[in-house]
Amino acid sequence: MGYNTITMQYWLIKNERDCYSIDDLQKDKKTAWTEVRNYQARNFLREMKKGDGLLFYHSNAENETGVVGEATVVKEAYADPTQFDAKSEYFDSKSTTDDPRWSSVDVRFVTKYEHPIYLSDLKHDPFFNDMIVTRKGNRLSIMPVNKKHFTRIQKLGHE
DNA sequence: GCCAACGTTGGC
DNA sequence: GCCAACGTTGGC
Repeated sequence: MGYNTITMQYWLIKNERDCYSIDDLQKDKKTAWTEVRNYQARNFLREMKKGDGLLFYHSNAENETGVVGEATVVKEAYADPTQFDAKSEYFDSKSTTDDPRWSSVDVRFVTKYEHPIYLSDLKHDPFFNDMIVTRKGNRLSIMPVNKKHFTRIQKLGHE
């Protein structure tokens, strides 16, 4: 994959495995990352640039919780359509089309790791100590990742 | 603007 | 299924 490693940013995007997994993304090739309803996560979504590297993380996956692959940003932030859909569970009556409260990006599948890096692996390796995802009680679903962490995880994933 | 109550996330 | 952590809501 032709990443532009000079300017790109790195992020971790979290999803419940049983809700939308890396296998689903591989099948779909591309998907709209919608339904984010947390302001901090939304702000990170809005900072994403086309071509940024995304670690795809499965939460609530029993002993398989962790980073399972990579995706990349193919469309930068736009208004999340689900906030205007009265039938959606994610409908937000206080959001207006003039000033949408929630954002989405489009992401494309890059790779599924041969060897997923589980949360327990990240917690046991001091190298990953300062990752946001290893912090106790962390509930953010979108978070920035350092290049050194991204690169190491990428390497471990393919080993 | 404080903070108690409540709801949700997510690891275990 | 439990529960700690934490975000959000709403009364004051």
